[in-house]
Amino acid sequence: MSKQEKTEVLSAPEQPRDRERYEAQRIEQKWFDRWQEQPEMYRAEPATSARKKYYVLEMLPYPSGALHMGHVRNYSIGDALARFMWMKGYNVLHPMGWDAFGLPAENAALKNNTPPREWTLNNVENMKRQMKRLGFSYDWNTEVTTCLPDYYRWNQWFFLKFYERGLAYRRKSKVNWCPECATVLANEQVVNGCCWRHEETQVEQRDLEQWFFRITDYAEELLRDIEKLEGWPEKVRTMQRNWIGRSEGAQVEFRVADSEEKITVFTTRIDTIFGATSLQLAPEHPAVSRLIGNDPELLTKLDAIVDEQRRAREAGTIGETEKHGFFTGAYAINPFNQEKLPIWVANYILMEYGTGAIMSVPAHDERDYEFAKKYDIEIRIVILPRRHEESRPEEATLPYTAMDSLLINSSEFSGLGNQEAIQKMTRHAEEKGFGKGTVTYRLRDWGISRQRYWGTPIPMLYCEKCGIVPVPEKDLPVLLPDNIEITQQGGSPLARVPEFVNAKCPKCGGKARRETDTMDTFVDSSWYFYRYTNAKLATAAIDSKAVSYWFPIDQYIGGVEHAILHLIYSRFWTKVMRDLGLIKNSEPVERLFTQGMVIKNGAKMSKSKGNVVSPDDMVGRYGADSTRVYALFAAPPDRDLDWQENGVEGVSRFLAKVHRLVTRYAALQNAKSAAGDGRPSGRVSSSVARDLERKLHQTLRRVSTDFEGRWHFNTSIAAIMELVNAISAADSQIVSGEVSPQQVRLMLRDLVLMLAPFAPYISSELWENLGERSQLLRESWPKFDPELAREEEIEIPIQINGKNRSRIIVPAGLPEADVQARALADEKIHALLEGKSVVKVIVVPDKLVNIVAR
RNA sequence: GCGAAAGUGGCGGAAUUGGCAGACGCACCAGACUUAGGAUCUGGCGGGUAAAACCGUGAGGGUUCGAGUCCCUCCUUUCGCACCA
Repeated sequence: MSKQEKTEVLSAPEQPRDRERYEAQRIEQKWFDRWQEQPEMYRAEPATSARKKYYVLEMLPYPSGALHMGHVRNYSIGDALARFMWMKGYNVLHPMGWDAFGLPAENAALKNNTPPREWTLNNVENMKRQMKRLGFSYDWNTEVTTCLPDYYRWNQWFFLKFYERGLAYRRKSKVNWCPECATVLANEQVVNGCCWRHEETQVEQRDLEQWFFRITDYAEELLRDIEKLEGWPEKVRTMQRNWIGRSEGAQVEFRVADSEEKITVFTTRIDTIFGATSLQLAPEHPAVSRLIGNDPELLTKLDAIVDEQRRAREAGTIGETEKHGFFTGAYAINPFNQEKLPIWVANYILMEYGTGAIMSVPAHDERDYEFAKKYDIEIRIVILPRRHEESRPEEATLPYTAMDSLLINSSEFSGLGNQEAIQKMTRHAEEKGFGKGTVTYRLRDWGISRQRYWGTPIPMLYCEKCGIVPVPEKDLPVLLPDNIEITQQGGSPLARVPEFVNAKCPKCGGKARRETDTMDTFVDSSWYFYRYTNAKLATAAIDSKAVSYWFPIDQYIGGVEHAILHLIYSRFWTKVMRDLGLIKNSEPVERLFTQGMVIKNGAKMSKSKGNVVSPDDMVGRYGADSTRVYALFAAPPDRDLDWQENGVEGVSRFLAKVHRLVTRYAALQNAKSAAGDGRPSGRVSSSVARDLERKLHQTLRRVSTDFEGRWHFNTSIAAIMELVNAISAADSQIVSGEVSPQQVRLMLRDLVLMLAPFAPYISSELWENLGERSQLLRESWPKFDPELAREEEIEIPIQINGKNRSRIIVPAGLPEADVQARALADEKIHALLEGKSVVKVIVVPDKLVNIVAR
């Protein structure tokens, strides 16, 4: 049976013209149906495979209801890469899952009276349908849904392991509380001091008992290992460094005069301690109340500062408020010189950083300077620039903070360079027992308790006799009850389910109360990518063997908004898993890529702006291929992308052109081979044929190097468009047979192969039209031949004094001297140089000639 | 305030190392084919000119035979951090 006959069996009685028409919906539906019948198609080989592995991962979405364009862009990048790596012969793991716990499900439940579970799983179904329709090559056998017990039970298991190691602990802490929602809010859900859902409602700070993970134990390693993350964007590495915020310094203990009280300050500049002229405490510092006693005036002032700080913190304006404070009436003794320093309370001191107390050195710290100026506190200069004879700091140059300076007025330390002084003075403090060198981090322990329903129950019990008791491993999972009424009442919803709350103590058998808080959803996403490697494993959280084959993740792709939280938690979790002996790697992700946002009319897509473009709409109108190709073509993937619908239309026209060409020439060839005509000569003969061959190999080169290097898929696609334009321009030579049918065929094959990572539907269709029956995904990526890609003749400009004056055509690689001779011999140039003297001729081989003349 | 990235036609963007600025696409204009066109094909398309010259990559300086690209000063936009002691 000839190929032509086959085609006709498949697509019934069509006219040739019709067959060339690109019907995206029909083609996509056809392949969609076929792919549905092959669920194993995107399945990776098992971890025992000898093939080189490649793990490409896109950040799993929250099942909010429907995909948005940001998702489509993210997954189009990942899918192009996954398909490319498959074609390069790698064993590719390309999974997808759902970050399915979280507050929106509860809000939706309130609004529509749908249980969170049902709402979430419906959304999952819909979004999975969208992903499949878009043709993303996910292996759905490894799907992970975090709200299902077979996943979250391992969150609970990890929690127990953390608890055993002292990495999970409970303490009282401040939380954001929305009185309207009657729940705790995450920091991200507080917008300008108000609840994100109730924009009029001020968020309150409440003290609650909370569970924490001791991420600060890993602060040092998390910081150090950032150096190893060479495949991460520098921006993300910097953000993580700042977030951890390591600073080296010393703690110094000050006695309070006429009291038992001692106040420890943290400073990075112990070298300036002789310049300290007061102590400043955070308003919430525990010593404050003891120092001011019940002086009503001071108490009022204190309350005002506490209040002000809280509001500034909520509004995000902390740092902008004018500095002020009050004198407590008490004095502290500087342990270095026994001087009495007044103790103040100041609004610019934060309880959560360092020790919540500082020594104030107005001469050498901007903030202290501002404060001292306001309250007329003494300003004492104790360091000077090294060449201080010439530049003794005047009042106007204060505060003077340079690290390269000399100490003065500092007793026996005077004359030391300040680096040396820091060391000596720290040692002095240690020897005398009133201080020590120490390191402080900005990073706080990770508070994971949420007073919400839709999350992983924390597997802990409170026994009247035994206190805090972990749920035994064998009793996991602690199931989230289904039959719960979501209301706006206060407290954890689970606390209102007696069957859940009331339990037996596993230690003494007595009455116990279950923990009713659930875990932060960032717990779910901290380790999900390990689960993908053996998602159905029932006996353990992860399959260590599979993990050691697949990890680290070769390429992780997602939005930059996760640069800190998700990615730092994931790194932390990995290190803990390593210390638990579960895995060998210390970092989860080898290379990270952060794609730009999708915007429309210059603004981020949002419902309130009314500029949302729905993927379903795009797919319905132009097809998945056009939507995907446009998402990659409109901008380089790391930059923001401005969505323009007629751009999608342009891409669709391009695909239609490809479809027309390939289908037409495939039919032509079939006709020729049926007629025994057009047997290839094997050699490319005509110049048009040679030009096409060169263009093909240049295109292959550009697309291949873009995949391996810069990921500028916009230029890859532009290159393919150029190739298609070139083929189309050679139409008459192709039809006439001047370009051999064999060459045309090979060229079309390569064209389709190059398009395959970007536009899987049309590529599969055209592959079939070319008479191929193999699975496109497993075809090997075409190699380019540098010899064939080489230009033979190059047109180069000739400049006189940097201005283009003529052009000549020279053979590629012509020696400089010959190029120069030809340039000078050029008629136009010759005429223009009349009466001038040539000073110098610069020849850039294969690029240009510049004649410097006077 | 600190840090990072970016600024190129009417628009999205190209120019990987200092070497023809504006690839590719959109929009627009003219034409061809057509009963029809939101299909397809051909040509044009930074400003300027009859054509040239000339001008042109946020602004101003500099280095160089040559600068979108390197250096200095400044402006604008976006993002991140922000009383971190």
